Amino acid sequence: MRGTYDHDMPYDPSVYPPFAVTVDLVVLTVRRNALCALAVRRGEEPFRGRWALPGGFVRADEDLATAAVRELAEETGLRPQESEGHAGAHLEQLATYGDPSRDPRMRVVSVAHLVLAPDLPAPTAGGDAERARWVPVASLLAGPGGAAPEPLAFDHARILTDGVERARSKIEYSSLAAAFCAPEFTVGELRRVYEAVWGVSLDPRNFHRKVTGTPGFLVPTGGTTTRQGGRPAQLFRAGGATLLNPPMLRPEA
Amino acid sequence: MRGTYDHDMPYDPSVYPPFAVTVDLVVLTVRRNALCALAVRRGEEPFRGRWALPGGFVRADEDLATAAVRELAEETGLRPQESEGHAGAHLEQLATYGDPSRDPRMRVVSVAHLVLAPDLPAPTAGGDAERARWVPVASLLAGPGGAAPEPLAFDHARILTDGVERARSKIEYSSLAAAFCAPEFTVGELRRVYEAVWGVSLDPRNFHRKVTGTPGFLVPTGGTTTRQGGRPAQLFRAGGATLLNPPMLRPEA
DNA sequence: ACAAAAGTGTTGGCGTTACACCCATGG
DNA sequence: CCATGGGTGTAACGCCAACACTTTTGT
Repeated sequence: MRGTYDHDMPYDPSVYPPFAVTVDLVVLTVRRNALCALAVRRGEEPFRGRWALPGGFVRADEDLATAAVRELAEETGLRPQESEGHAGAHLEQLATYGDPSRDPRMRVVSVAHLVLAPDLPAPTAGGDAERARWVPVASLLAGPGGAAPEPLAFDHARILTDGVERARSKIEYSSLAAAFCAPEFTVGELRRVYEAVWGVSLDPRNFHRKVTGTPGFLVPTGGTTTRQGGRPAQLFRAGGATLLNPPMLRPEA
Repeated sequence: MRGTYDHDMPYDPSVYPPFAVTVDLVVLTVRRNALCALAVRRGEEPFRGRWALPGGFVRADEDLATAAVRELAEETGLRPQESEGHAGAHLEQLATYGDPSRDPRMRVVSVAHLVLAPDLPAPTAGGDAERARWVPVASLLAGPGGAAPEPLAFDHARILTDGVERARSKIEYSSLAAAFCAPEFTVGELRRVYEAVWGVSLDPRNFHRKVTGTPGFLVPTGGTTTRQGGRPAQLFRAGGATLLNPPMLRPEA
C-alpha cells in the first residue's frame, strides 16, 4: 500500500519518532576589510573546543523566525531591521539541514538563518560574550589554495559555506550590502563591503556612478564625513529600492 | 541567565517538546502552455476536500532530500535527475515553514521542496493517481486581477507562491528551464517554457541566438523534428553549463 | 501557393569598462 | 605642497531589442 506516510494521516509518534528542531545562525559582518562570521567555542561534547555557529532549540510556541531573532539577541544584543531602510541587521531563512547523523546525540533538524550585520563597536554585547567571537571566514573555510581551516563542529562548515555563498550572490542584485554598513555610510564604505565580501577590487569611479545612478538605491542625508581621509564624502542611507537592476557585476577574479 | 536554550545543552524532551517534521512538494510542470502544479484533494479533516500540496512525514532514519524523493516517487512515479544533464526532474530544497498554528492538530515543521518536471504522458502514474492532479497555478493562486482562487489547505498557498517565484527567478540565470522539457527538445519548445512560466512572449529570433550562443548551454543531438510544424528544428539536450551568463532578461509585462 | 515555424543579418541604443582629469580635505 | 580618497567626463566596446529577410517543411 502506497501513500501510507501521507501528510493526510493522523500523527502516530510510534511510527514517526519526534525530531528536535533548532535554529542555527550564520551571522556575517565586515571588519577591517574582511568578511567575518560569528562563532562560539563549544564547551560540551560532542566537538568540545571547536568553533560552532550560534544557535539553539526552537520553543514550543515559537515561530522559526522568532526563534532566530531571539537567539540573535541572546548572542549579540542585535535586533534585525525594526523599520524600513533603517540600519539594524538583515535576517532571512537560509536552508534546513536534517541529515540523520548530523548530531550524534539525537535526530536534530536545524533551520539555518542568515544575518547580515554592521560592524559592531562591541563584538558581542549583551550575550554569551565570553564564548562568541568574530572570526574571519577565510580562517574557518578552506578557500581555493588556502591553508587548512580550523574545523567547525557538526555540519556547520557546510552551513557557513552556504550562507557565505548566499550573501555573495544576493548583494549582486539587491541593496543588501547596506546591511553591512552603519545607518549612514559613504559610497566608498559601501564599495569596501563589496570588495571584502567578493574578495575583488572594484573601480571606485564606476562604482560611484552605478550606485548613485540607480534611483531609490541610495538617499543622500545631506551630511558629509572625512572619516576615511581625503575629500569629504557625502553620507547616504539605504533607499527603498531593494532590487538592483541591472545588477552589480562581479568581476572574474 | 542567558543562553539557557543554547545548542550546546543536552536534549530534555520535557523542556523542548518534540516536533513532527514533514516534507511538502511544489511540483511544477508546463502543460498546454500553462504552468501547472501537482495538487491532491484532501480526504481527511482538517481542510477536507481542499487542494493541498503532496507531502508526508520524514522517517526516523531518512535525510530530508531522501524523504522528498520518496514522496515524489510515491505521488508521481517520477525520479529526479539520475545523471548529469539527463532529463529527469530537478529537485531542490525550497524553504521551511514552522508557524506554530500552521497545522491545528500538532506542531509541524514542514521542509518544502521544489520539483521541476517535464510534462508527463500519464499525469501521476504509479502513485495516488486518483487524488493527484495537475492544476494550473493561475487557478490556485490569485494573480494580479485574477479571479478568486480555490483555497489551498494549511499554508500551502504561501508555499506554492514561494515555489513559483523561485522557479521564475531561477530560470533567469540558470539552465533549469530544460528540466521542464523532454530529454530532447527544440529551441522553440524551450522558449515556450519561458513564456509559460513568466507569462510573457519572447522574440523567437533573439531567444534562439541567446541560447544557442551560450557555450555549453545546449548540445545539439544531430536530430531534427517537425512536431511543432513548419521548418524542421534541431534537437538539443541540456548542456553541462548550469549558469547562464549574462542572464535571460525577463520583460516588464 | 500559402501558412507556419526555424533560423540569419543588420542596426541603433544603452550600459559598462578603462582611464584622464578635477575637487576638497589633512598633514 | 603632497598624499589621499571623492567625484565627473569621455571614448571604445559589447550586448541586446527590434525587425527585415531567408529557409524548409506540411497542407
